[in-house]
Amino acid sequence: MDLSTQIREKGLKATPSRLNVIQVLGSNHLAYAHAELEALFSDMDRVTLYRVLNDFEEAGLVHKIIDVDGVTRFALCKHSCPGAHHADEHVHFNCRGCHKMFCLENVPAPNVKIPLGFKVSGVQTLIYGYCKSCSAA
Amino acid sequence: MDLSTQIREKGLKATPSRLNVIQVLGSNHLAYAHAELEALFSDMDRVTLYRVLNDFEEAGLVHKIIDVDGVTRFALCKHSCPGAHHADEHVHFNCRGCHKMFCLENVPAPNVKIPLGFKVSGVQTLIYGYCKSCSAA
DNA sequence: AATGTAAATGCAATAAAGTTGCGTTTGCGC
DNA sequence: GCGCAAACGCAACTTTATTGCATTTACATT
Ligand SMILES: [Mn+2]
Ligand SMILES: [Mn+2]
Ligand SMILES: [Zn+2]
Ligand SMILES: [Zn+2]
Repeated sequence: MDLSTQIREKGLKATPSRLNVIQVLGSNHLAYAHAELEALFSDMDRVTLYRVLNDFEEAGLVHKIIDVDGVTRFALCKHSCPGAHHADEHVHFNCRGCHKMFCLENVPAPNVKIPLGFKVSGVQTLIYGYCKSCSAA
Repeated sequence: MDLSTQIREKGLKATPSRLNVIQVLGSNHLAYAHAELEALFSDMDRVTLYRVLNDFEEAGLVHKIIDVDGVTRFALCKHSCPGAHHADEHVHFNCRGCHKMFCLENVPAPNVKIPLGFKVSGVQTLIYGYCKSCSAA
């Protein structure tokens, strides 16, 4: 199924801005920061980019994660998530060299035993260190 | 050992601002946001508060964590960490009701098996859900 | 106890990140 | 093609964090 259809299926219009963004996000398993996408699409207004990302997240097309430096990042949901409820529980890896954020789709979040009284909704596992290219250098 | 001494042992001066902050952080196992502390010490300049927290973190007196909403929070290191290298690998719980962030000092971070090529420095495990008081209500 | 000095503070300015309002444009169902 | 809700662009504003600099203060030394 092509990108335009994927967007329309979520009740959103397939605009050029949206197509550009979703194409980049789909090109790998990385989570992108607003600033990075802004640099990539210099002709797109920054507010539009904020709105595209928010709309995508609410539609369940992308998920939001905050990296070790507190930077908000967005990555494509591989299995489409129903609405804003992201069943996305995989592990993320944040490189301290290049600052790339990798979605490790195949690594499930470990489940953790926590004290009584706490009601768990979900777990975020964020691993940091150095990616392959950065450990080589 | 008293708070002033603890601060001085890290090569910092035991000022009133610092004593106030460290006293609050030591009063429980919660991680505080800048805004919360600012409200608590209305007479302290906000820049001073930023600097107090940064200095404490670099000294290894507190550790920084980012909550599920991207808000930066600080909590006292129970076992003093050597310099800025925080050996602090416990799990944190973030309540979606009251937004409190609990340091679960006794819950060690699970270790996760990740793909080859990645060099792991550390793991951040952030659990979110509802705390005892918030699940009751 | 007084003094010297590096460290810490307060204030103003600046920067970065995100939000809101509103008039104009455009995707797309008809 | 037409109509209209949705999306966009631009300006203004807010929140969070950083930087520079003059003044004050903790504390080691006399
Ligand atoms: Mn992901
Ligand atoms: Mn903690
Ligand atoms: Zn890297
Ligand atoms: Zn709560």
